[in-house]
Amino acid sequence: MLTSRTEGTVPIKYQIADSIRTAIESGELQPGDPLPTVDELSARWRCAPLMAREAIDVLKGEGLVTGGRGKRAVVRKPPKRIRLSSAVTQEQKDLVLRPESERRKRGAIEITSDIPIDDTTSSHTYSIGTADADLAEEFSVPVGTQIQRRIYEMTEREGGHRVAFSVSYIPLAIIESNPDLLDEANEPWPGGHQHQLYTVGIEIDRVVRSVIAIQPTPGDRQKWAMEPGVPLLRVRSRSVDTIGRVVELSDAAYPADRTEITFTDHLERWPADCPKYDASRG
Amino acid sequence: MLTSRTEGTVPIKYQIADSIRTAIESGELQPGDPLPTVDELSARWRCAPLMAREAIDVLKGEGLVTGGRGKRAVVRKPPKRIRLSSAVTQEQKDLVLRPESERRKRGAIEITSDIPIDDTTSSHTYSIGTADADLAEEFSVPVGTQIQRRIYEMTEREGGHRVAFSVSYIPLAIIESNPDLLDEANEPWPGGHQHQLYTVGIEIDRVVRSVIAIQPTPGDRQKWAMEPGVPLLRVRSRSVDTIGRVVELSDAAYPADRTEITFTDHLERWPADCPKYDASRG
DNA sequence: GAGTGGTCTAGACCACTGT
DNA sequence: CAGTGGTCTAGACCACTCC
Repeated sequence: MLTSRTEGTVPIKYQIADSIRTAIESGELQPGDPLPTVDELSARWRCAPLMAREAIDVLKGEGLVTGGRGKRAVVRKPPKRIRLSSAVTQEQKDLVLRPESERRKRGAIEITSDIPIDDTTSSHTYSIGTADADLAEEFSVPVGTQIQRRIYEMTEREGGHRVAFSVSYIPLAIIESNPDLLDEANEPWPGGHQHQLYTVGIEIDRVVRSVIAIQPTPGDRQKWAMEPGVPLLRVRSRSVDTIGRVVELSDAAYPADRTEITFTDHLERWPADCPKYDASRG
Repeated sequence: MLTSRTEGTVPIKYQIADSIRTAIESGELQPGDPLPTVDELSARWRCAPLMAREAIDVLKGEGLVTGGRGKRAVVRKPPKRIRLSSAVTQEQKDLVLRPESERRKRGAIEITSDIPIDDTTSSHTYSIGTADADLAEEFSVPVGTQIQRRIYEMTEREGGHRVAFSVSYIPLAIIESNPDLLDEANEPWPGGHQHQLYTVGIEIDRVVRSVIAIQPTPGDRQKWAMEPGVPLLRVRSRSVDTIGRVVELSDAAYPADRTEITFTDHLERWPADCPKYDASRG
């Protein structure tokens, strides 16, 4: 027998979830506050405990609430996002023409993070593979073309969770004229890929980036120690040289609750003799 | 009594979800294919139907599977993302100095979408409000300062779901010298905000954008007709004038399964007399 | 109307947290 | 240890789709 629900239209789990969400949004429940227990909710709404639990599950899926076994569910603190700026690319380019001592001071990949650098471990993996359909299209080369791949991963020393990750590709044909670039012993290369390309006479004219957001796979979530309900930002950067070739491509990922990515578009200035606005002419 | 589970470590719902996910990733289950029914799964895994359903719920939360009441759950087709390019800002700037007839041809906000323009409705809402803490900080003005607000929304004619949405702000003090800009009858202004600002003698030097991804609220999901497991991309754009003031700010949102945002960073060229690489010196 | 998924109950047992 | 959340069963009824 069903209980004496007067209204059967909106499932009770969503009614419960909505009421808690409203309490959070109105500030009645502050970040860090514990939610009512499953038993309290099921008593208050006169439903089975399972339905109260599912209501809390809904909120966890929305990223509003965290909790674990045995611990009370609590309102999640609004995420602090670290600003990543695309301006570092220009800084890296400026660095290319500086002496090696200066280049060595900077890491291969510029990631600012909350975690002190001493508490992290970085790994660089170098390998040579072949272009799949995706890479072949990006580089305008045939499928199967040889491509250098570098994987960069930074993890917390304690817990081993990722704090940074990227994969970078350069077609072998572009850099094989400098044998030093093919020797794994030289990894990580000081000055990054812009300096690598400089050694074979290539200057980067622009970087084209595309940003998407996806739901992480369970594997992703585990590697990054991400909570449910947090998307993953994926950024693909293509370095284009002065003759318009894509000479390097990198894929990076960032947990969306810790990251804000900023881009600046500089616009061309109007000519000095540009007309002033005349209201009568529009 | 519990069934004869030999392994109790991984909850059965995740075991079921993992096995289906593997089948999807390996191509054994193709996009559009129906999943096994709840009854089939519960029989195969010797568990209660509820657990099989929860396994499918997990996959829906990950955005891998769609389904509805009475319909079989099916593997979701990989999303087609529309590329939005930040280059339209330069195009809009170029348009500012063109005659009004030309400016009228272009919409106030450039959004390319799959949906034919005849099947959509656009609404422009104009109002004057005051700066909250967030806007006050962005514009470097006191809280409470008067600010013009324009809300742009594009919806499908059938179904009424959002296809595009943005809110744009301009401090009143910046534009009050041109009374035409304060008259709602002139909305939407042909040529967009860059032309509006041009009429009061302001030229935009650059646009600074920040991108974050969030999990949509149920309200968002309903307005955009988004499926569970799809994040929302939020882009805040700040138009900065030639003397470094933020003169306009806009917040836009895009469902992440339909959107890829591209940005281009043009780098400064090295001087013509820049040194060539010398391997012996590094 | 048969098939199927969505909601719901009323329990049970297990795992973890904190006192 | 009690409290709490997480998993799970074995049913029931309802809503929707497709034939």
